[in-house]
Amino acid sequence: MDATPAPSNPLAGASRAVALEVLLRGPAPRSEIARRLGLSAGSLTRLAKPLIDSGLLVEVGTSREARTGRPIRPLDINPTAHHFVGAKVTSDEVHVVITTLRAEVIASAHAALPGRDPDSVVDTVRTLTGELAAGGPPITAAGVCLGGRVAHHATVTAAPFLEWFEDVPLGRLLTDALGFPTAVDNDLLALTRAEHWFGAARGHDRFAVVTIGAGVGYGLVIHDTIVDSPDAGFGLLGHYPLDPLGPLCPSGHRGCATAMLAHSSICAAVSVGLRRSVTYDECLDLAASGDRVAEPVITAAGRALGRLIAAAANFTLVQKIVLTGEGIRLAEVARAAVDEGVRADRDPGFAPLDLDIRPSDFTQWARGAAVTAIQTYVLDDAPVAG
Amino acid sequence: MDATPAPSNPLAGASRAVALEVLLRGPAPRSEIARRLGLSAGSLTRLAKPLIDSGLLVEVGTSREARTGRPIRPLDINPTAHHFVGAKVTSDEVHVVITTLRAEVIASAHAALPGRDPDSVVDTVRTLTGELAAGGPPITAAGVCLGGRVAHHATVTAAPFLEWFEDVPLGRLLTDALGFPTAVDNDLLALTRAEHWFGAARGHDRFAVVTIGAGVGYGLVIHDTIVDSPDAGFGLLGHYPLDPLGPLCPSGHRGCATAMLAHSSICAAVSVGLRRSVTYDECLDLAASGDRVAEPVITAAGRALGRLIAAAANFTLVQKIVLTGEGIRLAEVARAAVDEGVRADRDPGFAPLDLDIRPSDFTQWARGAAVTAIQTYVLDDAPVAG
DNA sequence: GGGGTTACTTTCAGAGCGGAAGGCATGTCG
DNA sequence: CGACATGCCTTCCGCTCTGAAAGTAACCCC
Repeated sequence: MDATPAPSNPLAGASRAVALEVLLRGPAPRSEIARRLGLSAGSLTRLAKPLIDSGLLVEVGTSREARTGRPIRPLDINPTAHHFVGAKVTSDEVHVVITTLRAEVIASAHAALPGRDPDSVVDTVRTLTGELAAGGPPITAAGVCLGGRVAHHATVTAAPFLEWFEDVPLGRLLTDALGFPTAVDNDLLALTRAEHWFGAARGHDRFAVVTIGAGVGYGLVIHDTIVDSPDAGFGLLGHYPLDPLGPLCPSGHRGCATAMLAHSSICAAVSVGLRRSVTYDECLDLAASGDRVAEPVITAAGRALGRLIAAAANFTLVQKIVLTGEGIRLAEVARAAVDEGVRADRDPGFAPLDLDIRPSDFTQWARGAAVTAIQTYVLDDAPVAG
Repeated sequence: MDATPAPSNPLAGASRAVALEVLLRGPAPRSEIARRLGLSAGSLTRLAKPLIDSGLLVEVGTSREARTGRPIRPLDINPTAHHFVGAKVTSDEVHVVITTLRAEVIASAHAALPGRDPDSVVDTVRTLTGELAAGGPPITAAGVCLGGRVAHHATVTAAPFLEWFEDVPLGRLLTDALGFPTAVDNDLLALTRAEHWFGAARGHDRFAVVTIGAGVGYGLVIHDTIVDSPDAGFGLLGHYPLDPLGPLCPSGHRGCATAMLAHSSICAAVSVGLRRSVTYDECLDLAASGDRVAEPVITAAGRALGRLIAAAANFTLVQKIVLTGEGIRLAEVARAAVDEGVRADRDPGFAPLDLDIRPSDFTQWARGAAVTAIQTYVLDDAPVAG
């Protein structure tokens, strides 16, 4: 009846469309929402009523744009109507965040993983979630992401970095352990979902995400829907050839994306030249200051990244690419080389590429997992479209 | 009232869905169609009635599959309910076909282009269409495709091979000249549409088309919808780098797709080696018989093609690629090299690639244009989805 | 030729929609 | 300061489309 966010969960049909429109495109007056969805004003009143009653939508302060007539009463999502847990599992740590319905992070924590077995993962996620959620608002659903293959948002079918080579029903295990529905997702798909709904690519129906860090990651959204497949988010571009004269990667590919861009590759190349061990950030600092060893390595990496981006844009016809990941500083330090690489492989007659460079940390990955949970909750079925 | 294919054109909503389902997925009993579309049997009876009355759908002979119960009466499209014109314009010729609603070619013709100005194109298309359509069934709509940029299926914004560098309202000109609605499309998009609805990729919701011939062409369907953009079908892959040690293309790119795969590049490479001018087919014949000059050229081309295919699959996550174009014999002669190129750039852990090699001639391109017309007619709005 | 089985059709009530008319909260002007 | 204009939203009503259920049709088998 009042503020209680009643479990009016089975959002369906037009009601869901209204909620999604407001969630994804921000507050808007009823008339505007009706226009966008192709509905009449009367229908919108009817549809919005129960959503407002349930606490999911709220009327926000009247806008003073029109100077005459009855003032508009924009509708907005009440982002605190629901809260979600997101978790990113790496080979040795778990990062957990609590977010609102708009994927705003309101709390985060992380802890070392005591082991790589499923029980260790489940226990660590449960402990961190318990600490963060204690005393706070109730949690509606959770999402967990990791670098591996995931089937049906439930079963991890391969996660080499955890040495999981057989099916692990992580979704079921976590749903049981946490007490609310938990979706599992590939980490790159989760991050791509977050950029799609609430991040740099908000409002775009076609874009790619490229991440650099320990490896090179890739996610794709076409026609407002993420492109999923058994191979999605699982190293499709890792050995993409970029420089025929480049160094070798551990698998023996010369000048592949991993050999040119992975943290370990860059550190190794600079360390060998300097005859001492250097960190990734040192490599970038040295390159920025014009070091004779680091600078060409970073420039070559930047150029390779640019060529990778150009190839992605050429093959997928996207005009926007979101560039992120822990190693993203490379794109800033070597921005000129990145642009040169793009120019080398992208015909100047084509539409210009919108390159969006975003900082990243593990919180972003955990937030991505929360967005998987949000999508699963809002769309009810498999999280797919936007 | 009876066989007259009444202009019940404004197919909308569920009616359109029924017609599309039958058109694209062949004859099926009402119950099966209802199940696929998520409709009740009652609704299907109601929806099918007017479609049958208008002559668009027909009941085909009962199938004797079930041995008990009332026999099923499958519904099928009446492919001759409508006829379409498709035309492909090259730099010196126009190819025209007449097709049924299922894009079956029932007549074709071609003629030289007397000039490259818009009037020459319009006149030639009109003359050929008049000859083919005379005395035959009435034409519902036409489609014209060419290698260039096309906006809104109406205006050619760039067609370098015709030396058109300013907007040409070809759609309007042809609609006026022919007397029925005419859609204009990029040739690669048109061919991709044909493969999507009525060709090798029928039933697939994600695939790429790669053509080899005078150049290298590319089309993409994701989520059952063709990927369109101002750059689509317009040489996005033409200068994609494939072999760092390859020959130069006319634009100065070493080992790019054009340099490795275009007819002129292959003929030039073999001709230079043999000290005499050879045709494309001669090159392939020589290579097949183990010629010392032609064989390595063709093998390198095949390998480059394989690498191009692998890259397309990696970036777009498609599992099916349709390979066609006038130069397709290359893929047959050098099939082993193509497969080797795919293996080189495609991780064996990924889903296997379904490579579909299809013969091609100019009739296929004209048929593609007819499919653009069919899609425009059936979908009413911009031809987009399937 | 009657019973069994399955495919399709008819009937009917309910859900959801758009359009029209009215209510409401403001700004504006006499 | 009150009537009016304006534009947003709500209420109401009839229409259309739908699924569920009951009814009919067409075949096979015995």
